[in-house]
Amino acid sequence: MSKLVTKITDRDVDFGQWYTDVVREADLVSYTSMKGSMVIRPYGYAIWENMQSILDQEFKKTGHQNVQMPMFIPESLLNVEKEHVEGFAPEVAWVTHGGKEELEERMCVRPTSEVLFCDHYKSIIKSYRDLPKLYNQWCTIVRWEKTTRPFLRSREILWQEGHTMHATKEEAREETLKMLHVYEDFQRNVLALPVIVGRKTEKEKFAGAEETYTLEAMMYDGVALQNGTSHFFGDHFAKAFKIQFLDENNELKTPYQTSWGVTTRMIGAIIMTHGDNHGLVLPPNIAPTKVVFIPIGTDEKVLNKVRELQKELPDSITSIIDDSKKSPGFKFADAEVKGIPIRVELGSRDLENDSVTLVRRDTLEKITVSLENAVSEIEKLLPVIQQDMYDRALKRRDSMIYEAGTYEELKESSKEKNGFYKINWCGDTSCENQIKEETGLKSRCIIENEEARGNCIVCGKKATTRLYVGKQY
RNA sequence: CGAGAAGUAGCACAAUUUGGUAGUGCACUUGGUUUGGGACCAAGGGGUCGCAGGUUCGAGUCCUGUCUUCUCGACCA
Repeated sequence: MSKLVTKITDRDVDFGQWYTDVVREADLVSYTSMKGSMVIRPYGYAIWENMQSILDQEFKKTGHQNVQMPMFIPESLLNVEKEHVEGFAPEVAWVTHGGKEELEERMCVRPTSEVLFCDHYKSIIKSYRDLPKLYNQWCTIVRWEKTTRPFLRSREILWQEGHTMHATKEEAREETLKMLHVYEDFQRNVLALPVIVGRKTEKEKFAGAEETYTLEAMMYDGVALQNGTSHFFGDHFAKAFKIQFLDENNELKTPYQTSWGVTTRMIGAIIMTHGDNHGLVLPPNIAPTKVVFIPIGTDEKVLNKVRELQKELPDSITSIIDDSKKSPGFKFADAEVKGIPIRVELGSRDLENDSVTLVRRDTLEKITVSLENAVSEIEKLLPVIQQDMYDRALKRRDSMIYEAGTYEELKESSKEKNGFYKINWCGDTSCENQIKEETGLKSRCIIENEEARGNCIVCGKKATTRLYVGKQY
């Protein structure tokens, strides 16, 4: 031993560089020559596949069906709903040629698929018996972002978008919140992310939506990451697209619509919430590999025992044996940078003592257990790691939520420390804009379970709303 | 998109000031010895210096443009 090779920048020194280093060293993505387009490598994609399969089951359980829509949107179709076009026009990519021929009508690459779904729903919804329509698609979309970062903001985005149509407003509202809570449960219980869930302000809501709900996660550095949204559209799009159905009384009605989506940005959230200076730390419930066995030395007896232990693990606990020709120290470091929740070290010394060493990735704590109990200890330890990771993230987040009683306080404090600030607000967009301009803080979401008392910290008028504000990625 | 910085092997860098056609460490390959925190010895392979133009007898080095990355801002479900 041992020069400590420091390939990862200290996260308290330069958090941005730390993030880039972890993404690279953990083999999650690779840059390409195209700005904002990344290769998601097998280890990164395996995390996404786990997210996909868990969420997909939840979508199906709640009655949704998967479909696949076209990736191109003719300009005239995009233009049908006015607010929507205005919101997305600055960031769409256009296709103007087919081969050498210039197209009569240019097409954009979908930045989101509301209009495609509406166009389709128009042709299949005729009767109340056709409702609700509960569709979802897994696909990529394109948004021409100016600043890009792996997972957090890319031009090509891998995601899931649900689009539903309902006979009544109440039912559509219920759907919006139902899916919001599917996301919330997933992010809390599987990703160990203590997200704040709430409604966006008028200024921040989705282009064309009546209400937008968001999941706001706080990263290690106190900066917010919007980690999923669920929208209630009312009947704006349906009216614009002239979607109508006959109800039980033979009356012509307009249906109500929702959409909701999450992206691979969730991988970025995991990295920036749980990662440390050794690299990635994955919550057991999402880790592609939950346990790595590292045999020490070349003794056949050791290797056989390791294989035996692996066989005893239930299938649900995915594991690998690292029997490569690297030194043990290298393997330890590698398992750490990849964030594998439990490392099992076994050498002839352990074998003599009838013991084995378990190492928790989240705390790096070494635990010696008897060989006999190894498997049951691993089974017990995984949920403990999962819970501890959530608790630590929650504690850190709560320690960075502040109350700003006055505007001066908000300005001063936010200069010094990142985090979420709770404020009293009159509800006017102009005050929201002023905060953004003068402090760089944007509204995260409305705090729905707290009552506003006193006055708006900006204009001094009577406050109507409690609001989280903070910097965002 | 604006301001700043940077692009030399898979990664991190040196050589740029004073132009003379590339070097180090890690990684990689082969053989051997090793194995409880990123092993050691030996022999190898890999780059024409982000890309395009210009100046020059000669450009990694100087000039212009352009692309990409990072930081800050603007923009951004």
